[in-house]
Amino acid sequence: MSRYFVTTAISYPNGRPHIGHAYEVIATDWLARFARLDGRDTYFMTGTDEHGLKIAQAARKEGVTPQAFVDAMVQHFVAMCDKLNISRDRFIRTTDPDHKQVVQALWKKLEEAGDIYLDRYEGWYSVRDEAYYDEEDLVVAEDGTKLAPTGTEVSWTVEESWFFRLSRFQEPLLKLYADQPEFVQPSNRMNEMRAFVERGLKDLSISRTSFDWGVPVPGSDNHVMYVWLDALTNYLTPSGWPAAGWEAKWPADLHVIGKDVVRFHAIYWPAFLMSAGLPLPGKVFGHGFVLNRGAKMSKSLGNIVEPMGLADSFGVDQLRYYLLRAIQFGQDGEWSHEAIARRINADLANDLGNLAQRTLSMIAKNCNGEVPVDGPALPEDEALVTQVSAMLEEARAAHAAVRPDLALDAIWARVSDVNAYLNEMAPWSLRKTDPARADVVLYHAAECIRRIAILVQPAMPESAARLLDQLSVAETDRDFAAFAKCLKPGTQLPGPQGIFPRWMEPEEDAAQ
RNA sequence: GGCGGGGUAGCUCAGCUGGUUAGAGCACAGGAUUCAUAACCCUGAGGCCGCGGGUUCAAGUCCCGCCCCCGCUACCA
Repeated sequence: MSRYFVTTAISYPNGRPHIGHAYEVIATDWLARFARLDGRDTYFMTGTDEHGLKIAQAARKEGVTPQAFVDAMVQHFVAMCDKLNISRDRFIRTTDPDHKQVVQALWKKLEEAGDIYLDRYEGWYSVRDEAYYDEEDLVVAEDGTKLAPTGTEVSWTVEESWFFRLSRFQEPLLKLYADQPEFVQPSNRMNEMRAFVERGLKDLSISRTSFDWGVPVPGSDNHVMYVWLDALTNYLTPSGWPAAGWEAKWPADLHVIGKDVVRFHAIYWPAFLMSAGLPLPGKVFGHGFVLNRGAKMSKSLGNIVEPMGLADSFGVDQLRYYLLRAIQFGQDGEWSHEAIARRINADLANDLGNLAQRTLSMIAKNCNGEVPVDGPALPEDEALVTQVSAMLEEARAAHAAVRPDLALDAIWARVSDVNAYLNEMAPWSLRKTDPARADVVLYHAAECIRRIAILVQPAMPESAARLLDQLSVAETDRDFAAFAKCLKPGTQLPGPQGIFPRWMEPEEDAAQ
């Protein structure tokens, strides 16, 4: 059985989750659910990156310990996953004990490989911010002192730091990109990474002594590991490496990440793994951002979109569907109230919802509420089934390409086909002239809806399950292996119930 | 500044190595219909294909110049 290990980036919980977090985890959930339904041995991980200066500072501001701070904040991320029906196999936290062990083991391995050495890190440091700043970001005050962008004073500081010999990996990385041009997707990101590496790589400072909220460096107690070495290693943690049997859960097939962290995943992470002699992940996919009416979300603009409330007002599946369908995966996309409302009505209520409703209610009224009798199929019936069947391979191709939007495009094209088929066949008229033929038409429509519902599951698990319930499809016949396993005539159906209600603005609702 | 991508219907986008009247979805208008969630189905309107030159029998598609937008350009993640 082919394995599919997919991850999201781990979120930095210095604030509550916003729609960007929801987007990434929903898209990755789609990938994981799809793989599971396709019979693959799937492992899906998401989680939180809990160390580092910003967490320590945020905790201090609230007067709590960093651990207490993250324990509280992580709740919101877990709650979001629960709310959004995220089928993760593990929610990893970088404060988990097994993670710390793996990171320290990896450190030792890099050290053994001769890729870690002690040196000094120099830069403009702000004691107040506990952070280094680039020369070009500094502003000079009237009295000539240099200030950080935050307005605090900086001074040239030299700090002892461990370094990773990233420079050694320039050629190996370029070879990786040449051998596996799809290692980084979309391709424009690959080009950016290649250009970055071609410019030359400097060694990477991978420890800090200026704060202590992190994983201690083995044998160097005053150092904590620098964020990215700690964070990236989360992907390796569930394998239990270097303990025996780690090969069962490493390497990952796919890291789904935001476009802002592509460099860390496409350059640093493979370099660390190469140094340790470990296999590399199959692919890194950098998705775009969800923009609020075209504007980037930020705390200062006060336009951050919060996912939990959206799931409450529009529905979890509706929110999932919108994010997966309306945004081309890999590009930036737009969020707006109007846009999701349009999608809900056009795609879910009018197209799929209405298709199911009209078909199932005709069956309920005219076929004793049973799957109608199939009969001799006309070319039109066969053409429809052929079209609808092709959808599975189209969806698989979209999954392989990490494009949930394309999979849904393909599925909805079929929804439209089935609606057109019904209009053309007009079973409501046939009922009066040729009832047996009307049954055959309804049978084919219902069968197509079953197939569509099976493929809709990764995007909208709850709604698809309700639809399959209404078709009396057994729980065990809902994976892709059952795709071609047709409805049995005579099966009792529970009777139609609307699955995708139209979206009405609350004030309209109240007025009626 | 350097490197890369892009500017096509109101909106989001397809248009591969140049070749019949430039396409899709949504939104809009009309028609048909009434099985269905005022839905579905059909038809239509809507486009100096960023601007200006050039190559060619023929350019959204190639070449040159210009304008505008976006991404990357290492230690906050």
